[in-house]
Amino acid sequence: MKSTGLLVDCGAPPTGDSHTDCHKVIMPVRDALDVISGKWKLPIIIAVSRGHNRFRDIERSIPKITSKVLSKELKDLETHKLIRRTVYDTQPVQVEYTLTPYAATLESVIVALQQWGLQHRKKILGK
Amino acid sequence: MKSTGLLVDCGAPPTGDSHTDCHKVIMPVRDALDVISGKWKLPIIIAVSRGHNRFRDIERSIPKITSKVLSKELKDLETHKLIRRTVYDTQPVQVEYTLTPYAATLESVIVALQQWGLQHRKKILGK
DNA sequence: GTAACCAGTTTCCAAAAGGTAAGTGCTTTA
DNA sequence: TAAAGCACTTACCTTTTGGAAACTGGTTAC
Repeated sequence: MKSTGLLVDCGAPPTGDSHTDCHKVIMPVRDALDVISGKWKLPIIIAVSRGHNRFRDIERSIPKITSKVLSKELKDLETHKLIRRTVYDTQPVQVEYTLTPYAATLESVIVALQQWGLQHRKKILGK
Repeated sequence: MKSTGLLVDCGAPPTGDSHTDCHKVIMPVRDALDVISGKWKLPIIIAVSRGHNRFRDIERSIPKITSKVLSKELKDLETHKLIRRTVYDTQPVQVEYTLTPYAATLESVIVALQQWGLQHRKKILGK
């Protein structure tokens, strides 16, 4: 999903619509998806929140991610103020990724997705 | 996000990892994202749940969606047993899209995303 | 002194997602 | 009888996403 700005342009709601509450749900959901959808963003946030704070550590903790993709996604997450990148002036330099307090607000989203994903897997495997 | 099967192959978790609980979160989240991520799936589910049941009606209720994309996404959602397509044997044929009971289980995910999206928009617009 | 680790970047490419525009076959409305 | 609506499909194209592999420039461990 392309992010032209920081929020989604949903256009004007159709006029004369008897279901305008529909847009009151769709618009915020699209704003949220714009930030967190895609294959890697939430997995990265989860990994960092679980104590994987170094680049190679995050990379190893997320199956099949490549360094190129990780590098790009970390930059996106920084732009959205969800992850902070700290460089320590050591020899050699150490780089640490941490969640911002703002990222903690995603907890309920992650929990909802985790629980739905768990029951979905059970359903598909034919519990 | 490509869906080769119905569930994500996350590979084996790294061995000797002190943060294995990380995978217990990442895997179900990726299973869930595999079904619902992308720009249109949740907006379509929301629209249908709000009483937009005909093709053109859904199309009009979601800003900027095109009939090509809507057609494709509806098929995906049918495959995932989230939407049911019913054809009425009238002249001309009427087609109705409804949510399956299973789709109702996504309610908590939608609510979590809606609320996060709402506060995110407020934050970005500099409340 | 060479192999390995760190934190990435670069290049090249394929696949997936999404947009534009037009068209199809049917029916209903003005 | 022409215009418009319904439920789509098709062809073509651009953008986005993702993957493989090599490489950089440093440091540390053996």
